[in-house]
Amino acid sequence: MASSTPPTLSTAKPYQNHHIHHPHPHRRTHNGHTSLHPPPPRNPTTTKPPNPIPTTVAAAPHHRNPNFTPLSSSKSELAADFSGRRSTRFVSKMHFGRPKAGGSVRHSVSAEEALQQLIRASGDDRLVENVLHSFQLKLCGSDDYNFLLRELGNRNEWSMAIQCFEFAVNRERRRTEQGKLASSVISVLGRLGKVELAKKVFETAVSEGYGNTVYAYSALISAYAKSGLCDDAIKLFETMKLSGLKPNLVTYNALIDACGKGGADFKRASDIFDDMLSNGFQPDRITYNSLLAVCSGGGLWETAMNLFNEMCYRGIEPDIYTYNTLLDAASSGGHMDSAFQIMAEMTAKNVMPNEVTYSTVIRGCAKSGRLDQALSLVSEMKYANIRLDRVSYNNLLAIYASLGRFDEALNVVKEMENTGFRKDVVTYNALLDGFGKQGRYDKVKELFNRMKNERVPPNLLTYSTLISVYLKGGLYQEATEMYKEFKHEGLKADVVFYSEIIDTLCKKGFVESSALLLDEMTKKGIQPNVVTYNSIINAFGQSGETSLSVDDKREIVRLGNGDKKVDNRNEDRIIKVFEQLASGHLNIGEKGSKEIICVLGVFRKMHELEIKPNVVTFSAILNACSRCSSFEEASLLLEELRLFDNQVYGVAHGLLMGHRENVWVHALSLFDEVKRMDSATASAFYNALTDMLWHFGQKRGAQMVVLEGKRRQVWENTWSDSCLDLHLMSSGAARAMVHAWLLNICSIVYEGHELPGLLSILTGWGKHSKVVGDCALKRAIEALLGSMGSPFRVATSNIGRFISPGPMVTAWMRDSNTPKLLVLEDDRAYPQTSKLQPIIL
DNA sequence: CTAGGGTTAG
Repeated sequence: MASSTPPTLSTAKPYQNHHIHHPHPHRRTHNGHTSLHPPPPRNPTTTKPPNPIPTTVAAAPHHRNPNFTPLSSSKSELAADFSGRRSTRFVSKMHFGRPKAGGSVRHSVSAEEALQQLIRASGDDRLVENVLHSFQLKLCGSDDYNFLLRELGNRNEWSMAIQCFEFAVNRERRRTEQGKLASSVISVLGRLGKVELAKKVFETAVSEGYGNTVYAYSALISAYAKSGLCDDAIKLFETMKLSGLKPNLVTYNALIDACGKGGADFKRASDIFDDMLSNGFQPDRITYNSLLAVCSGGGLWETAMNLFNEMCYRGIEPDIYTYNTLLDAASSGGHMDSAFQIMAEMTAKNVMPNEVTYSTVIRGCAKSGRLDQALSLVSEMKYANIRLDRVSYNNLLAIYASLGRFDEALNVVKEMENTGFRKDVVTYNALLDGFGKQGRYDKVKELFNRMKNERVPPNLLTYSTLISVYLKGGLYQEATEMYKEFKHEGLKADVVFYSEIIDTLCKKGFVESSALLLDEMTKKGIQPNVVTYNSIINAFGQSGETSLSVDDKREIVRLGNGDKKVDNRNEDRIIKVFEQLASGHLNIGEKGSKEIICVLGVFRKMHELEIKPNVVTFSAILNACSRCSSFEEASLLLEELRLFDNQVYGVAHGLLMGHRENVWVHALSLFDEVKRMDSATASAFYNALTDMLWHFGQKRGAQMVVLEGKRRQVWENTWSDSCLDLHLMSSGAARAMVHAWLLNICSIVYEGHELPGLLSILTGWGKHSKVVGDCALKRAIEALLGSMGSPFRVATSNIGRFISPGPMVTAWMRDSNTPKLLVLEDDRAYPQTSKLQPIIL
């Protein structure tokens, strides 16, 4: 493979993503409606956390401010490709059957009586028919029937609702009344997740001539939304326009809602928003709330904030939904400081936090490791007399279980049961996962049995959890049993189910088997996604005895390309693989050389399948680069990857080559994009990039990257004059950072200032080690500090901390050799720049 | 027409 070889990928336009020069990439016009300037530019170098609270809420409500763009395009495409959604699956977020409150009392007393009798007749179609007949004359018009439909829906009586609808519509002559009934039942079915039935009703209604209304269309769009079927919703919307119907505000809102629930890119939602504006509709609170939900689903915290400010600017008062959605965007992105600010703000504005608010923020705290804050929020919640509901309890016990704090988890379960909530499948899954991760297989088996005894049926997630727990623990017999039971129950595997198994097999070194499963899932019509591929790419970047042999890698690429000869239609490869594992007949890939062409093959395959790589892919690739046998191989790999995405790989390649002066401006734009992402995503990016640079001796480049990350607050609270916190950093990033920090200390000393009494460097346990006590980061830092002859020593009280008295550091700094040791250089620089030029901090 | 929960990559 030579770098001069043209890419075999004809469709890939080299440098196609080269949009980083545009001074205003966001600006555009839309259908002649000249829009607006981007929101006031934020200074990317600001060190202050962004203030989510609008500074000016003054303003004329419906007055268009020409300086304010609907955020719509305030986002370039990189982040969309690269942000890495929290989940690649959305259906799990569906909460069907949320009751709909009735509006004004327009129905008659008879309707209430009819409802009672219907409920009693539930399950018996003839009885239901009789009740309907007996009330036929007493019920007046669509108001009464709509009441019935809605209430039946609230009781999950969808079948009766359909029966009731058919009864009513057959006895109604007026088209408009028939249309109202249809919209009503479509909406009811949609809320219950019966989208196919809703569609059937809609189609019948259209063909019978009473369904061609904006209400029926909106109701079905909303039904699609609730099932996450964003594409169908948009298609229906187009059909509606073609048939000459004009959408109204509710239609637009439902459509934007569909984008959020269906996990669409923000771009799609903002296009709809623009379309809505250009058709003369003013967005209302629900429009903004729905748009905010799109942001929170897509991890777009800054966009969410801009939207929030924009809606305030337009004079739309945020309500509890607005705040809770905004909090979700902040919390899920790890911006907990902002989340607390928002909570304080909403209280001050008298929008009181409720159980949704709390469970959102508590979850965010737990996710970002702020356990204390999570628990104190629970107390605060109880103190404020907000009762924990099912979600809050499950949330809380999952936090304990995931930390292995089982007594506390089980106490929460008790409290939950005392409050009147039975354990549900979510409760059990959390407990199983927690015990499983700690290797408490006895408890896992016991819990699983209890679950069945209590008639809580295990679901896909239960089995998926159990199978991977057993696989990870090497209990292959049990894993096989679970899989057989799973199939016996008639449950359907999905992409997550396969991905988890594939990942586990890769991590254990059974790469050939995971390639078999990759092939099988595709044959079953389950498309692998970016997560599936990232697991595989990660296997290339992993070190140690489980790394792949060349044959393994070839196997992956071959299977990935779909040229599998064997056709075994009815064979279940999962069982085959598990049984082989159980009998010990599978080989672990031997430690072998790194064949970079294989990584490239997998990457190409992703491209062919139109699976967008994200920042985790990038990290995985960079880790693979770091394991290349030579600098040349790594640079070749990046060179090739530039053909897919020059912005990302061009920067990585340029920095690796030492083309710093030319590349840095591009790097800064890339960092700007990364800054839009949630903190975990952003830090992973910086960690991977720095690691690779450090690995190949481009240490000054690594240091520049790390300082840029620090400036942008990628790692929270990284340093002060007395303490350097490295616990969120990879080992390359951490080492580059140690140099930078010590240089800063050095300049303090040489400026004649006194150092603090005690200086410390925190490594924690090392973020990248899932093994407690592994301390890879700590060891790397220990070696570095030792090699420089520094006075830092491991603290006796905390082995993840290095300390030194200030005066000893001062003395060390005054040693004429020390400053030289601290300055980093690149091994390669093109063009050769003057060496030993100290970094300006 | 609008808010929070459990699974996969790092």
